[in-house]
Amino acid sequence: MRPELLKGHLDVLLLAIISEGPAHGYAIIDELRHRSEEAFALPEGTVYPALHRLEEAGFVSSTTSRVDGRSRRTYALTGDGRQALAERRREWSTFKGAINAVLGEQP
Amino acid sequence: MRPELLKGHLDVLLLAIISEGPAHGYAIIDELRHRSEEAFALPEGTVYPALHRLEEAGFVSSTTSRVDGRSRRTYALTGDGRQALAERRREWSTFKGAINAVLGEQP
DNA sequence: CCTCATACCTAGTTAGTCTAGGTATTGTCC
DNA sequence: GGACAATACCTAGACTAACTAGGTATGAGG
Repeated sequence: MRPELLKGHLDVLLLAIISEGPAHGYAIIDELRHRSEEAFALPEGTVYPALHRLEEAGFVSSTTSRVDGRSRRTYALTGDGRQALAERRREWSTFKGAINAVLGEQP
Repeated sequence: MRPELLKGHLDVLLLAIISEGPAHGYAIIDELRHRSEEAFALPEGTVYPALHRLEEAGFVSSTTSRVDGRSRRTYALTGDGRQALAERRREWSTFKGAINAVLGEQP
């Protein structure tokens, strides 16, 4: 799948996963790959900066810890993040409907 | 709707509309806006270059004419374009399914 | 010891949409 | 007649977000 397709859609995926419970970057990458059945096998260079942007925007907060000797940054959804997720879900719904309408597919 | 969302998805929309019969740029913009119920109200600066890329890629061919004193460039789908459209439709289907799977929505 | 998996990071590239301008014709309203 | 909207095309440069390709470090298995 061409990488451009994901542009602008990654945030809602990350927020959705984090909304189900705090998670760290590497685990989020795994989760994305599995749930999408390998469709979203994203490089770290895509996901880490995206998480940083979400934190910058105040949609997630992070805490660092050490697990089995490895440093780990765990993300949790903020109140603003929950709002943003709801809005991004609606946005996805609109986008999907609009594309389907143009392609003449049933919703 | 944020403009980034469209990235990589415009081609399939243009190919789908042109596949229903030859059309010119301005009419395609109108058609997109109406079918998507204003969700895709795209500026000319988005659509014209996209059509040029599709022609460059060999997916559409164009002929110029003059209608009511105005010059007009009409696009038609090529054989390669028909193949590309089929592939892009499958790609959209995969993408949509993958996002829905991550968001936990029913297809 | 070497490789793989885990776990984080960032600078620079790339690609595609948008902004903001341009040209030209026709029709409408005052 | 003059201003303006609608039709119809075009392009250079800005912007943004995902990717490439590198880096660091630990632990486990062969």
